[in-house]
Amino acid sequence: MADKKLLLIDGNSVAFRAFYALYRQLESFKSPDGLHTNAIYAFKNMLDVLLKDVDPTHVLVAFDAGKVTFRTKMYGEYKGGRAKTPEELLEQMPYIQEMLHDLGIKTYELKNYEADDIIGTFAAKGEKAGFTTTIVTGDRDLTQLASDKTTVEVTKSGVSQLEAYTPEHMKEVNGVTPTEFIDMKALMGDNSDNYPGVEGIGPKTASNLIQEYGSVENLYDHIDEMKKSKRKERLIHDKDKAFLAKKLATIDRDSPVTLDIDDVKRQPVDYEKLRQFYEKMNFRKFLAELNASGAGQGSADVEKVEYTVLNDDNVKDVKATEKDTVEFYLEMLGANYHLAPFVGFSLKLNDKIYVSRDVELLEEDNIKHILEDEKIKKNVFDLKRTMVAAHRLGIHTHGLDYDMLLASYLINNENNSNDLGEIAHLYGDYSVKTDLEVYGKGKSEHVPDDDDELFNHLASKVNAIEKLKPELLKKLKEHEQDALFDTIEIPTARVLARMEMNGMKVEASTLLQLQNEFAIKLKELEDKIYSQAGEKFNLNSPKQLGHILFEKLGLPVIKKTKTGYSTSVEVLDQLKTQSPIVSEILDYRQIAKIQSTYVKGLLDVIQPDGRVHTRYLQTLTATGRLSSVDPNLQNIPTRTEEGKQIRKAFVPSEPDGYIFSCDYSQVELRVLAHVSGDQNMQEAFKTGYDIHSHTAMKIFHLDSPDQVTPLMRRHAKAVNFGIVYGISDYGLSKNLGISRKRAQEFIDNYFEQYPQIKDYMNKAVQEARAKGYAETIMHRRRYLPDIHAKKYTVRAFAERTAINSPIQGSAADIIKIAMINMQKKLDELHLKTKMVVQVHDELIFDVPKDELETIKKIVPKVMQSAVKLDVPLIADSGWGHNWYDAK
DNA sequence: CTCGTCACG
DNA sequence: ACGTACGTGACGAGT
Repeated sequence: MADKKLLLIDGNSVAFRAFYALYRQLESFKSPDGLHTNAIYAFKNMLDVLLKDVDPTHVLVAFDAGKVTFRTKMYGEYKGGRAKTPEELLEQMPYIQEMLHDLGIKTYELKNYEADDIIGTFAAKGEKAGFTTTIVTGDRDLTQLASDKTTVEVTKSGVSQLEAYTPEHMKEVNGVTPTEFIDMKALMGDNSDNYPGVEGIGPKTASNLIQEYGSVENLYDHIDEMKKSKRKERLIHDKDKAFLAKKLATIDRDSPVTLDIDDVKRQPVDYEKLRQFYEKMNFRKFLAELNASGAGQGSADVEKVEYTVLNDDNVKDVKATEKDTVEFYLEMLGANYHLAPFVGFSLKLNDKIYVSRDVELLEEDNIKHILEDEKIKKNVFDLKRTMVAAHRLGIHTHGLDYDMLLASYLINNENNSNDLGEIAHLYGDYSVKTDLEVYGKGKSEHVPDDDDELFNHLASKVNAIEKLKPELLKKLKEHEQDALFDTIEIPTARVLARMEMNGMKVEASTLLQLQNEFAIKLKELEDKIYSQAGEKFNLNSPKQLGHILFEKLGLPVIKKTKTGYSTSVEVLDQLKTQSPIVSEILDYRQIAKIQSTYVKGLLDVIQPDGRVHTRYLQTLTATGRLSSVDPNLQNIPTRTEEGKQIRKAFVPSEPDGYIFSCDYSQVELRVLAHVSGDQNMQEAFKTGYDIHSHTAMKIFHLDSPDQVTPLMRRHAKAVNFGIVYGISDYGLSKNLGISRKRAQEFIDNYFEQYPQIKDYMNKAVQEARAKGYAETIMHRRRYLPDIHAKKYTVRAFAERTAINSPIQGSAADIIKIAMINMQKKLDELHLKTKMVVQVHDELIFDVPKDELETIKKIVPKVMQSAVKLDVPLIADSGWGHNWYDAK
């Protein structure tokens, strides 16, 4: 006999929270009939969690019956002035009730009473009958019901997090017992329910008074003994209000409900009706869960997967031939696969799944052979992660030629999840859970002790990789992305894995020396700034800095942020002339940034091998670029001299070796010249002009490059950049500090001189409107649903994106091809040189001394011939004994 | 965990 | 009359 457990839910308040938890998806959650369904969906999700955690025998969801209650009769203003419940939520309420009914859960409302009173009454009934009770609500009022038998769970930040109010927790939060909480409210009133208490008494004072006197009644019995004070006067003056507030705050625990506790016992689920309901609402996820559970068998557990647990004895039996295809998944806990602890693995072969926690089994000859033999093809999820992790076990993987993560990223990169479960769900496969569900997150992230739970998860992963492969490949084909997948992304993943594993050597001694130098400079600047400000403050706090500059020193406010004064470079630059403190703050900021992010930051991530091993995120950006984390090697300073010093710490692995750098010249503008077919711009590139000077000549109507002044070139350069970003007169004027009118003139002249660029921009927007996405030269897609938005700002943003994405994305395609060809060349020539870093349009190499001459010849050649465009691709090289000197 | 800020292409 | 440049990641402060 199960324990008697009662779950009481405040239906209105939880529905309200559910509605706002998915408010941003309001318009995407719609039934075929046009009904909003976000609150229904989120309510069900939350209910599932509760049913699982609480595992109740009895459940009741209470609703408010209407506006008029005994409280409004007592006090007309009760809950007055509240914002109306949105229509989009109201329309969902009956359906939530319908769903609960299908789920075998009782709902109840009672005329003249609030849901709170129904819950209070049932909680009392439950305590009497020996139930353990859990109350769920979004409203703190109900916490007065907490007792040793009754816990009140209050939703916080959305609906996923609950704060459990036990009497102990209540004491911690409010300093009083649950019953005393009513008295506290009597004194302080309740703003959200719109009734006052005693004027001038807030939560702190109320709590202290009740802790001293125990109750409102007792307080007023002893009010004469209180020494004369403003507070005493107010207490006496508002006595009636306090007693009224107490009545309003008290939940009726004996309301005339017509149900008994046995009436709220959980009933069997009506699967047929529930299925119809989910279909009506278009809840694919819940439908799939119904199907997976075999609908009607009672339990809603995720499908059981058959698997064999491998150990030292049976591991030898696993055999594969060249005809076999294998699914393989290697699990680690945490994102950083260079260091993350191993959890286990799963391997699917000939319809059998093998699992184990013991990753050393992978090093057994027969398994190792399967993973290393090029001819035995492996399907994985996250090729790069798998390859790097296997390498830690001494396994040199080959034949990994399908990656579910990469495929799903190419098909649609709107969702940038890296979770196998989440991605499977996108394709309607709910047989695999998310890592979040199995491992948790943050502090409570852990591997389940239960073997079956873990092995089921790992087994369901290889299953999903196999099951969804045909569908994903079909989609790639439909998108004309098979070549992008097979000849660019998969090979790029392999190249990146090698770059990451190799890492780049960073000299801690150089950084430590810089740290000392910067610390001295920072101290000097700090002292100067404090003396001018007349006080010490935290220079790193924009809030405190804003206070000093704009209130204490009275400098003019140029720009505000959501939270206060803006103190950005843009603002401070304009204030430089007003006070010498401003320039010093700018200097401080610049050095502090370098010190914290680069000097300290890099020192923290140098591994015992003296190198940093970044991770390139290949499935993150909207455009197809890579990003780099832990550490980010794509934003090492280069623009200021102090910042550049950081690059001196990046050195070749051999003391007399070289860092070799090669970057594309104007790759994005060349792509633009190519895709637009603009004759004038193509001509400029073909002739080998400096493109910015050429543009200056054109837009300023000059006859010869000699007439171009540095200022003109700077302006022209900004226009060129602006074009790539989807220009506006405003943006350009702000960037150059010129008038909007002047900026517009530049733009007009530009389009006059490069007419096909303008055609391209129009065409890019039109195409995105027609197809719903923008595309690169290699068919990489970016979906742009906002291109049809009603709001000008939202739509305009999508339009600029439609212009920029094919340019930025095609440039990303090009350098990926160059990297693949480059790695191939290094291998073919058996060079020891390593490719170590990619920064969007440049590649960095770690070169042994005797290979420098070869590298100088081949790297630019390979980069320049990566693709054939209508304009030449040019790459410039530099080298030196560290990254700083490789310019 | 979000914001402001600033490093890069 | 609107309100804007494109793509990223890391830090310290402050809630």
